[in-house]
Amino acid sequence: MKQLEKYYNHDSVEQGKMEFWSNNGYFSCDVKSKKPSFSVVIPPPNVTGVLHIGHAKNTLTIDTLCRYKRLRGYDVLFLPAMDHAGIATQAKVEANLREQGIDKYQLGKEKFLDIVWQWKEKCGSYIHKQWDKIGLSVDKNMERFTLDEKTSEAVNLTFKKLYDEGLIYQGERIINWDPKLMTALSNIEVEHKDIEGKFYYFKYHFASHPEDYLTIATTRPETMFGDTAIVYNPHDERYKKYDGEMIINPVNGEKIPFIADRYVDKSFGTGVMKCTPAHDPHDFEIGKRHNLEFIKCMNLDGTMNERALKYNGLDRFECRDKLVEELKEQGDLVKIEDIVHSVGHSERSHCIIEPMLSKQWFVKMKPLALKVFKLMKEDPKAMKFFPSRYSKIFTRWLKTVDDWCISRQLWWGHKIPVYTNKKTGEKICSITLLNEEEFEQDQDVLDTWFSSALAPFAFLNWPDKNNEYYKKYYPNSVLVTAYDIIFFWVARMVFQGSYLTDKLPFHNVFIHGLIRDEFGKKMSKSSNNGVDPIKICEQYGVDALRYAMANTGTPGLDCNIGNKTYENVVTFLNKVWNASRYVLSIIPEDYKFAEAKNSELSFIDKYIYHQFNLTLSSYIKNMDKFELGQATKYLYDFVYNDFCGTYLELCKIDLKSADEKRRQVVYSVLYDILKNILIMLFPNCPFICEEIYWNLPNNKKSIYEEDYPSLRKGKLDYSLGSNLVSMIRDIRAFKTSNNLPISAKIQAKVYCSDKDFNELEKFLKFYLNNEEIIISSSDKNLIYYGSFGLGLETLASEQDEEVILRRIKKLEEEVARSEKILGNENFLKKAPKEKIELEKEKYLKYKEELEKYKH
RNA sequence: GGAUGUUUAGCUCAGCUGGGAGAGCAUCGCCUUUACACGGCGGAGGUCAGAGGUUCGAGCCCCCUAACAUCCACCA
Repeated sequence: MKQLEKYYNHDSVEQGKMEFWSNNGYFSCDVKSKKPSFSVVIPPPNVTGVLHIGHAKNTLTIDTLCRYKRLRGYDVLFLPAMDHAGIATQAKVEANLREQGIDKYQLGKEKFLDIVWQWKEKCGSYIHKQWDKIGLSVDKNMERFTLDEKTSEAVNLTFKKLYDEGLIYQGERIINWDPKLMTALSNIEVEHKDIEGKFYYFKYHFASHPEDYLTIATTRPETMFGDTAIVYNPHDERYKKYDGEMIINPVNGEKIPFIADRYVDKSFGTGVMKCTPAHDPHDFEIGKRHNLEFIKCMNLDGTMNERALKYNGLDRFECRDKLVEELKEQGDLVKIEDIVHSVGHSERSHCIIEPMLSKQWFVKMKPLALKVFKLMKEDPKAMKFFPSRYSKIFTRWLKTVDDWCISRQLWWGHKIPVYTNKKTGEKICSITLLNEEEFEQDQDVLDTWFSSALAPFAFLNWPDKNNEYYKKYYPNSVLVTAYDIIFFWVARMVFQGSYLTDKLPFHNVFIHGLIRDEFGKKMSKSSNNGVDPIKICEQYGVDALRYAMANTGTPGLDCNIGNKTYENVVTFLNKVWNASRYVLSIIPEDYKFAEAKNSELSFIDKYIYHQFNLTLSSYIKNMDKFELGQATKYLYDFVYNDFCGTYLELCKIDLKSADEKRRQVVYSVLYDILKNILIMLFPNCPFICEEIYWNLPNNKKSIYEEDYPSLRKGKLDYSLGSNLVSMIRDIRAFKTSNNLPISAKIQAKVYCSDKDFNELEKFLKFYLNNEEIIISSSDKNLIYYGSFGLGLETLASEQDEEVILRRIKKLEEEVARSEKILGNENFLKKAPKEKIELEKEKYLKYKEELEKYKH
């Protein structure tokens, strides 16, 4: 008899397990193995700090899938990686330096990058610790970093291929400029937020007859220093007469032309707008159409430049206020309106984006998107989304995607592999470094997502397409990620993958939601409701965290998790622990499992095996479609209700009077079911399961060595078992409704076959707490369970008629319901045959039971 | 402006080919029973957002409406 501690203690259970599994190679992929493969690349966390609860949700979902697949006999590659996260990391390190009073420009690029690498090492090793803490079964030998040598090669090669094929170009465009981080951003790095702003109306006087003026509205008066035209709609009769006149810009007295362009909306504002081609994408297009001058009036840090005259050097928003004041004094301010309008903010620095003319590198997206559509059309099942609706969201985005601005004015990242010949000015794209004397490399780096988009194959040693890892593990089996990153990452992996490898990069895309707090509030620094997964581990244990993360919520939807969730899981784990403790206490210490034949099983054994079969098939069905929560719910119910609530309790009674032969059968069922529960629960809660497993007599080295459970074969007649379960419930309810203690002695009469009586006798005696059971004739005062009739009365009082009446009423309702359905001709005509049969069966069953109450 | 989701018990949510409304927590009552008081047992609690339609049959399918949420686009 083995002894477990009385309570599940997560600290001692977790001790040393990760090391054990890892040292025994359970986390390693085996590229030579003939087993089917299952491969996942971790969504690489940024090397910016500690992992948060969202990472935990994501990685633990993956880990649960990986552990499940290993048990199911797959060769699993769970590839760990980290992302250099250009903007985020550089911003973080800069902020750290600023705190110490150090400016990055004083340091210089090289020294600054040294510091970033040190930061990366520190941060990376902390992430490793966290991965280990939450039990991620990643294959450490396969770990990659987006800035490592091999990935950098892949990045350069990708750039060159796109460049050579004309899919990358450099051009002057209006881009999203982040004045705080001083870099360009791509469109999706800009968040549009509705904010309260003002609409300023100014007078623009005509040069030739200054007493007349046009009223023009703007939300950004400071850009007036960059105005190079005033525009109206060519069909607007109100303004046609002024066409070609010169207008005086009230901020600097410059004369600018009055021109017509189709872009202007006659009905908006005054129907006349100012045109600032260097600070607005639409104005830029107008400027190109009319050959206007492109005048920037701001510096890269968001201050005004010399064009703004006396405001030179002033912050753009300060300039706005002062300029409005000046124009008001000048008499050119007509009015100010309050409006709510949408303004672009930097996703990283949260400051307001300045649209600005700038020379940047772009990827042409159309041809890449077309390639993706081609592959998806060729084989619509090649890449499946779970839930499927995300497929639509994904393709719609791909259809409307703009060219991708990939250059960033940062130091930390992959340098753009384009060189300018110092003498000739000729541009060359080169994978290898060119000598510095002759060539100057482009100073910008690539958008972080340019490299992470290569993850599914570059991390498998692409571009070497013949290497065994790429051949075996690409395309990846599944990509697991939250929906907030579909456009940033998923879409880009898909088009880079399609373009470079001719394949969609994964077979399945599993999208999960975000974690919110227990009140459904988004977690954020400002509301201070963030949760550190490590703290949860310390408080509730890793298994509780894992279980909560992988199982709570529905795929694709956000879920709320609070302490209650973890407490609930701990309760369940304690249940598993104690049930196991009990089983181990009754099975002999040297027990050797020998499967009992179906013919040896008693009706309660058949019942539990039947329930087990239902559970296993539902579990597998749901796991295989990424319904982890649904799958585990079946397992939870089985463990809690069927195994602990029913079977163990019945076993206690059974074993009291069991002979040696029967004992052996019970041991075998207990051992078998418990072991199967541990294996099935293992992907969710590996620590506690392995710990209990190690305490099973004659176990193997690890659960990983076990075969996955299979359905118990043969006919399992469970009806008597399920009838007994109903009887027990009714006996208990009877006691409650009669205000009797659970230990009350109940008198009962039964009407049944001898065989059923022999089987049920000891259980009934136990729950009735009465050694005498009266055999009765068929009697309307009995409650029937199938053909088994049971009548209850306390020794002190009369038979409770109400219980019987309630039962009769229920049966009558059932019969009436069946009669109604079966009396419906259309039902008989149109419903499927099985449904009709099922209904008929029920009808007969209830009818028969009801008859018994009428003698 | 466009799209997608959500609306089921007091709370948080399941409900997976259309065929008898479920869980956890909270609540009420009983029980220290030899695996577990981190427990057991039992009870109460729901016009499945509203309206219409399809169907023999709708929480589930279709249409409309409302509220909330998210994403995309955006007129100066």
